[in-house]
Amino acid sequence: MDLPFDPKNPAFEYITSMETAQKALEDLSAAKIIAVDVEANSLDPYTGVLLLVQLSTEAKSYIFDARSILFKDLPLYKKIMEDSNIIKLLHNASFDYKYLKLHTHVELKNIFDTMLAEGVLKAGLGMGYRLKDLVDRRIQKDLLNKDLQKSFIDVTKNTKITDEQLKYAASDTLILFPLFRQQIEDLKKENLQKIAKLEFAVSPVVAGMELKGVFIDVKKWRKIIADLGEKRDRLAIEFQEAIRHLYSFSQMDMFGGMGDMININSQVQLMELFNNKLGLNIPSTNDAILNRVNNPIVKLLRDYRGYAKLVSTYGENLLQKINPVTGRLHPSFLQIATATGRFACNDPNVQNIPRNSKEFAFRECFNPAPGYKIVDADFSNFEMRILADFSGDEKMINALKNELDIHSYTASLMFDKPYSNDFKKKFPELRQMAKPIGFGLMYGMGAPGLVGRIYAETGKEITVEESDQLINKFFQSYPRVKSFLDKMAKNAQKNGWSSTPAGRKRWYHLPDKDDIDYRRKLSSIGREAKNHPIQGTNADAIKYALVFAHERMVKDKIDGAIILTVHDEIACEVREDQAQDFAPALASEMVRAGELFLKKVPVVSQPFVGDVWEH
DNA sequence: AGAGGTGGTG
DNA sequence: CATGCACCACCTCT
Repeated sequence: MDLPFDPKNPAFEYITSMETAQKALEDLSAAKIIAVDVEANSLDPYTGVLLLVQLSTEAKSYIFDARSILFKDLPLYKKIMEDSNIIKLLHNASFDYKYLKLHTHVELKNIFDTMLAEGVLKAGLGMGYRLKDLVDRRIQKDLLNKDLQKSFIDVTKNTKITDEQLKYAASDTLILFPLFRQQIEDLKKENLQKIAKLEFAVSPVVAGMELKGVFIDVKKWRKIIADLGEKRDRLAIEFQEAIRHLYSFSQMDMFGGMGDMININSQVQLMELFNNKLGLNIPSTNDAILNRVNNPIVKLLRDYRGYAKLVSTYGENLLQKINPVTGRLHPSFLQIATATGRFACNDPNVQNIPRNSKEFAFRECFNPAPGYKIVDADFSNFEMRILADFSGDEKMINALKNELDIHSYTASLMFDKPYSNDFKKKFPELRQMAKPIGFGLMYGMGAPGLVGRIYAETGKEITVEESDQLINKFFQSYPRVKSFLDKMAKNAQKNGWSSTPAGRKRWYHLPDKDDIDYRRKLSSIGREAKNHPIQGTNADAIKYALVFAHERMVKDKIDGAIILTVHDEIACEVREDQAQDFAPALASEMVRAGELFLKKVPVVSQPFVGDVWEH
């Protein structure tokens, strides 16, 4: 394909004086589309130095040396960056957005992000979305050389930028134009413009959320993990004591202390212990298996693991991620890491911090800054509402319309008992059975899976046949739910993709007919496709809600920021005196987002105000 | 370094 | 036929 530039010799101008900067900006202000990229010496905008800001037309890249250019003295710079009529073309815009906001005090407007675009175009296919991946796939293999990317780590305030580095910086923006033209066509062809626009609108909100970060009470956190660590250590010793007699040798250190018999964390050694020494005959050591084994050693291991998990995953490692400049955690919210459209999160992952319990309350350590409150809202039973709405099942819709307790109502239908407001009290065990069925079937669960779920939930051991009958009962109660889910599975198995009503698509690798795993892979696609419109619509709604909530904050002049999102939840930090008013506003913006997709079932969002995360 | 097992969340 | 969706972090083992 024809490239608009020679990658060995890209057209660029290196700008180090205010006079040439002004001239460059005048040239740029005539462009309809500007590619934007920055080079910095760190991934962290708080500790890093902004080195280069590349602003490019399709013909030429203007490379501003941010160490000598004072952007604040160039009003045209801010005007261009915040001009909604000029498209800003970026790859992974949220990274550049953060640097530009923090170091040059502009907020990019009208973003087209080639990384996000690729994400919506290739969801589910397991492809990389790095710039190099896109260029390799779409333009030419190995055209883009990213070796120089790391070279900027060593650049400081006074280091000279090499010609090679400038060529690299220029190429990174110039290459975005051909990618953009291809993706625009692909987005049209797949009818994904609307979802791409949504993702582009979410990107600055994510950048803002990542910049703001979240406060964590370190002392309180350390107290929790110290307590859990002690419990873990005691259980480890007890475990070794309990198995000592099974081992012929007894290790002793030089002071007479008893050594460990096995490495308690080694799955291989545990299997040897359980199957060869104890004759338990178990296929694996995961908790779903171990919880059915009545054995004191197994019990010790399960308890140990509970604490060991918490200490290792949520211990000191997490605190090390506190930013030295802000004193807060700044997790990354990954906008397109999942096949369904949901966010993922890392460094640290705050989407799997354990729920508060009597024994430990990690989420209570997430607090607002002094003078602020946490304002949080989440969708109630949202996925169940989506299922009811999309399937059109009358009984499920009416139950939700009438605000019945949905799991009690399901149990009343399945087990032929009258529904009442105190059903939960009168038939707790029936409700307990119905709950995992409702959730499980949304994910395409089968009878054997349900046996395990019911056991974990209720401690009741049922047969696969009984499980099968329960599933049938559920589907007889909600017949349209079954036909809806089956249709989703069938379509995906035929077409190789599924979509949410908002238009978000997910692709599947359809297996060849002669594939050894043909049936297994096809079943898997069926289950994924049953779940996709449900989980994906939840994701669509929360992404709209993030944009709406952010706009609302600006409109209502709220002193605050969005700090977290966890799938069906948005948490904000808001100045004390505004928190009570903003809480219902946040909930209503979430409802407005949800109502874009649910037409037959009400959307409910529950707001909370407090000094800790979680209510 | 990468795979596999395990387990935390929605 | 195989048998629950979506993730990320930590651990061991190769």
